[in-house]
Amino acid sequence: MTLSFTKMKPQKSYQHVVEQIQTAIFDGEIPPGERLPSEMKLKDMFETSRGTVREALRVLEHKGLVSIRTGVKGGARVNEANSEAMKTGMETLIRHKKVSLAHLAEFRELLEGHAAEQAARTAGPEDVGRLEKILAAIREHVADGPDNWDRFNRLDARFHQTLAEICGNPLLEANLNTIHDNIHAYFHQYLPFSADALSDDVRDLEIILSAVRDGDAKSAGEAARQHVAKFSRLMEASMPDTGSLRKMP
Amino acid sequence: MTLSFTKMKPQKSYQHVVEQIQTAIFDGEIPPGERLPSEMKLKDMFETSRGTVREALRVLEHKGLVSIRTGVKGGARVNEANSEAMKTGMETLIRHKKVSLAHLAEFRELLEGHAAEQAARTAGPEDVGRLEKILAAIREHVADGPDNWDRFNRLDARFHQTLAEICGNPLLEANLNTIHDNIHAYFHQYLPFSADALSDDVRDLEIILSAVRDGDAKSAGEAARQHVAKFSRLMEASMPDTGSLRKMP
DNA sequence: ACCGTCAAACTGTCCTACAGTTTAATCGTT
DNA sequence: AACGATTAAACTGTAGGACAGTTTGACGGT
Repeated sequence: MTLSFTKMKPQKSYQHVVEQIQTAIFDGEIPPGERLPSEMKLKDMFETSRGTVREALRVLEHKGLVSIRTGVKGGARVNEANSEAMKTGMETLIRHKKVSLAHLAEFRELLEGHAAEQAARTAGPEDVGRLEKILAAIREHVADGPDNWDRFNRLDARFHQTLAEICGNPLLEANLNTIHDNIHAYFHQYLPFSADALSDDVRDLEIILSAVRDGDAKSAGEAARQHVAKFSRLMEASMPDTGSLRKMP
Repeated sequence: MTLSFTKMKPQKSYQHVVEQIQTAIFDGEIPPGERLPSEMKLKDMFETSRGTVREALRVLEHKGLVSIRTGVKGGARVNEANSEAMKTGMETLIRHKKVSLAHLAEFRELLEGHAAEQAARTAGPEDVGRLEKILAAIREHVADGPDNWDRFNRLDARFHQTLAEICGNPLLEANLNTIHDNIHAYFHQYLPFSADALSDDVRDLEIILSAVRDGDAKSAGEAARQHVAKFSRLMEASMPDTGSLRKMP
């Protein structure tokens, strides 16, 4: 028999609390929307101090599992499953490792291309309908007088997000959302907001959509990759320096 | 002018502390390995209470930015940049969203394939040398009497990790590590540990490595994808039920 | 030179107190 | 009866103090 002991490190007691609550959430014992007991009650249930409970809640909050509100009906509420933790985790990585825009773009191109391919394979008519509706909204917004970066960006994000959803892989979806959120800030900062860019974007989306409609995975992937690459190049061109990303606004 | 006010939510004071310390770390004002001031000193510097400081430190610890030790030379030390936060973030996602092994595998195939392609394009002779050394170790270990799942797995992980490193994209690297760590537990649980599987693995790695050596990106990618797909299928075949992942050990 | 022992500098935990915030009930006024 | 203002209650947020537990290094005895 091969012994494989592992280093003994005393578990801090707030960790017990985190793990038990976390497990209860994962197992669905406390469904989304439901309130956890108040800090006082938790303190009694775990037979610990309020401070310890609060440290545990803080961690759960930062994992995106609960949100905490003050006031009489306040306290910790279980959140819907989301990719908050991954998002902030990637953000930390980006800022700490000084990930360059080129790296972000490379990764995005890979995922976005795959997503488009996969979507082309699996999209049903109702999926195509959803995409068409969003694209129509974008078109209308651009024609109307496209004075609003933010709204445009939200719509564009919706399109890409829906594409990811259609693939049916939550990991892919979460990663794309995460990448998008993190790249978004730089769009805002570095992408010149011109009518040209907007209509260019619309044209690209049209190409992708029609490939998805035709179930042509290869073209869809290719179009998506080119689309991403084009806008990344545009951004890089207007960046001041080395390409290392700086502080978020 | 279009006003775009955003919801006013009072910032909790521990957040100020988190942000200031975090920024100092990102900006390199406190280099890796360095100690932060003690809780008492921080409390005085931020003019707040020790509880508040502790909540902030807890968050920073969970973001993987510092590690905290007790004792006289203890306290919070700044960590090397790592992908800890992404890893736990993805783990949370997997367990909360009930991501299936098939989804994990699809994602892994995509990344691993891309990594191999990219590595084939950029690998220099010394990179190839590193891979060869690892592969030799694996071969030796398998021939020697491959009685040790853990060691084998560590070596296999090293190979894939090095491949990712060679690509030079920290995002890709972190994501692959993360995926690998999260899939690893299931390897252990579901992959039958047979001499056949081991030598099969070695053969696959040899194919990948020789494609990388030749700079043949297409073959390298293809080989990596097939390799991942094969082992994923093997695992799925021996899984008891729906394929939804269960609790980690 | 090799043990213990001990003090010092820390984090870990617990307690108490009170301020701030939100909800709902209650009361007073029209 | 309807509606606005006041207040009570149930919470979280912050502060401060106390003591236990852990690690390190220094001191002392053998």
